[in-house]
Amino acid sequence: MRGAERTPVRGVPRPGRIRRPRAATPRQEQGRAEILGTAAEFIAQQGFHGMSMRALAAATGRALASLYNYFDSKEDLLYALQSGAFRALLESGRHAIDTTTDADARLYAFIANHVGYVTEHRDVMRVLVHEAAALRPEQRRELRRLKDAYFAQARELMDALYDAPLGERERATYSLFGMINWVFAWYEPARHGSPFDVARTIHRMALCGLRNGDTAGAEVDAVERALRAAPNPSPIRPEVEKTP
Amino acid sequence: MRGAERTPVRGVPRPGRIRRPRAATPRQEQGRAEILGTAAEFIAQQGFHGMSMRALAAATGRALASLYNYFDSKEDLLYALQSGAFRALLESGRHAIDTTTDADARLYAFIANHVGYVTEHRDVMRVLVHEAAALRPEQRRELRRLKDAYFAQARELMDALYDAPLGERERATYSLFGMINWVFAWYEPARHGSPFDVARTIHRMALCGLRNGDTAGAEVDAVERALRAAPNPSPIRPEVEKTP
DNA sequence: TCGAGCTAAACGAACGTTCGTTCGTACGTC
DNA sequence: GACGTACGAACGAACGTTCGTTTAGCTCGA
Repeated sequence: MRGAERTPVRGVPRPGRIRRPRAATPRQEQGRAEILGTAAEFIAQQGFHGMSMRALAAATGRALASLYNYFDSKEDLLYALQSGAFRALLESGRHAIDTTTDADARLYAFIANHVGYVTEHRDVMRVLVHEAAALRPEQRRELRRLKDAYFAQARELMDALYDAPLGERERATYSLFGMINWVFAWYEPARHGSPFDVARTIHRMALCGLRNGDTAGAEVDAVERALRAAPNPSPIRPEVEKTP
Repeated sequence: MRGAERTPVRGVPRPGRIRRPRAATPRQEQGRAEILGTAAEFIAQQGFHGMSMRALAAATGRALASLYNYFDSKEDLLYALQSGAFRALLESGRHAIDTTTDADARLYAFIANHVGYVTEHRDVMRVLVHEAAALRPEQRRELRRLKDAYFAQARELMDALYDAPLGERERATYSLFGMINWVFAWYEPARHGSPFDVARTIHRMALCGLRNGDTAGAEVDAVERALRAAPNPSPIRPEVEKTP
């Protein structure tokens, strides 16, 4: 018996309890949105477990206990944040795609919409990437559902463009997501052009992923052989000097 | 005065104190490596603040206090993990690049090395992406230094290949990092081919990012105008139904 | 125009638990 | 005897959550 106690919850909520119906008045909704926005900043910086309800309450000008008028629990708050963001992405993506029928342009619309979202709501994007393992299974299932639906959008667009082998298309689509998601980690408007410039670069690279591989030459094959022969030498490699 | 107290540390170490010289015997080094490996799993799943020293001790078969024979603090442990991983990446990348002189093949070597590292040390990669804001400024500075050095490797390789405008090359290089970093989020050996297959796909897409944009047609321009006119409709969008 | 009655929201205080860290000590190996 | 490592116990702080009560904003009959 080690590692032990799954879900070592701290505050010990009372066991059986009927919770607030949450009538969703405009007041409620505005309060929830404000709290969620601030929570996104905290979680983006310190991670979910690094954000304390006390700090969140202070930052939103409320007392600690007041937060529980808006969300049942810290976990509930995270779920609301993530599912709301995915729903927004999904819906705006769907809308963007519908602005044209040209296959190339539809892919561009999807990319530009996503990049726009990332640049406008950077903190939220950081939270989405963190892949909350702190949620209950049903909540995680719902998030997975949303994520899959969003991924399916992209895959359909990619599939409509070329008929490369399945594996190749999948790798290219995942790589496309890598590019558009990673934008949150580096993009600065003053240095890297407009979000549309970013979208155009990514669009071009994504299209290339669908062409059957023809660029690989003999040198590339040689490199692969060399790397296969001598795999990564060190797993973590001890640090050399310590910070004082 | 709100938001208040930066760094609300919990354990309050004694203020001035000379710490262990840490002679780095083989015994020590092995213990540190084992603890770091387990810590990577925990942090990857629950985040840095979500991992407790007690759980880490239990998982490595040690008593809680024993961990402090290997690391000065939890923070020190995170720093050792991150800096060690970056150093390993940097070194293996340098080695991989040196296996050839062909510009194309050198880029491929860099990509394949990174993808190989990600697939072999997935948990460590998750930790690196989490971008530890929990560290002290000097530690963060050192990590930034390592990260920049690694990025510079890639940029040199990209610059050697084409002479697209600076902005375009930068966006393409960052997007390349998006692709190779994101691998940790989706790659499954049984479904997505070998790491080298992944590397080849990404290599091809990266090369395309360096070609001056010529694919953009009138339809793409029209889409951009449409998106500019009607920006993202909703920031977070409230969830519709609740999980029971 | 009023004020009684209701409800949602805010609040301070406290709960029990878990946190990171340190202490003093005991066990082994040179 | 000295040193490196292991350990149980304890410290104070911070955690998420709940409680009972007070406040603010509304409806509605008089």
